[in-house]
Amino acid sequence: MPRPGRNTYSDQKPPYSYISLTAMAIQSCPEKMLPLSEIYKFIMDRFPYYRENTQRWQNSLRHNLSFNDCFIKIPRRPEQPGKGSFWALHPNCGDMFENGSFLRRRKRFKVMITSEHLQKPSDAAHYLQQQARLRMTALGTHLPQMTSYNLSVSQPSTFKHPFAIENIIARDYKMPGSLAFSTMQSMSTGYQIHNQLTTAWPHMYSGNMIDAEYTAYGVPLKSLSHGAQSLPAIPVPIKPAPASVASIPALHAHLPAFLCGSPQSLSPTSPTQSSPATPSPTSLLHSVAVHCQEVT
DNA sequence: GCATGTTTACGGTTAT
DNA sequence: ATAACCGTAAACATGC
Repeated sequence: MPRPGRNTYSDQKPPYSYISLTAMAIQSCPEKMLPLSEIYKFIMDRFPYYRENTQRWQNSLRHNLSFNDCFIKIPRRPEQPGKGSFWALHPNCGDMFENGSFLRRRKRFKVMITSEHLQKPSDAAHYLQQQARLRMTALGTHLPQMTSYNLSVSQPSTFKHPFAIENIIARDYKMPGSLAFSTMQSMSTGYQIHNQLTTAWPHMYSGNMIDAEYTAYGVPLKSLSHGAQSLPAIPVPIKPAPASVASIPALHAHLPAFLCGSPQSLSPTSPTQSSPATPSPTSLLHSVAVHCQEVT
């Protein structure tokens, strides 16, 4: 449960486990894979609590990355210079948080021997890297340097993964006249989200003060507890059919639906910008492609 | 030296 | 009550 006590929310520990936080970070970027440093950055940008005691929580986070099968280490390729490997979510770990709790998973994800594919982390890593390359190829660019993360803010499908960043913060971007992170200090915006938070965590959000940082997390609680949680977090089958890996190009069919972020409005430090609730796939792809060119 | 990554250990919390 | 999960600390290895 969230830790009550502090007067302000901004320095309060977020109600998410390290696994959740890491999953959020990974889900937030189009490639669905991030280096450790970017995971750190994502968390610190959004959760002021983690701007302190970095040694402590980062050690814990690294421990989680190594210890939990739901995270896969993906080696860098020669065209991807940088320190450390990329980290991705295992394709089969989509329903870890089926009960909607971000504090405690329903069960620990373990790589099952029963699956024909993606048994070994190396298999999944290869598979995921292929996916990332395909995504970038479809966008007319190559794998990014991970200088910034993007958020997929909407998609034609109604599915939103429980701890996908779409669910954590997307509602802010979907609001008419929605505000970007830098202006999430807005009390009017925060008020609506605050009401939801007080419903879920009354002991935590019962004060009059509305935390500007926390409002940015705007968790759509209904989707957390009643959504299609059993669906995959990423556009791949949870249990791929034998042919699925071989037919990876079929993922192109998912791209317009999935890579639909407006990255410029999603950077925590970017200026205020609203994004259309239902942008066309074409415009979405274009915006992503433009962004990818900017970061490369 | 530092960042990254792995592993073990232990105590607290939560679900069953 | 107990197992499972979580957070933390720490030791150690590796690569730059």
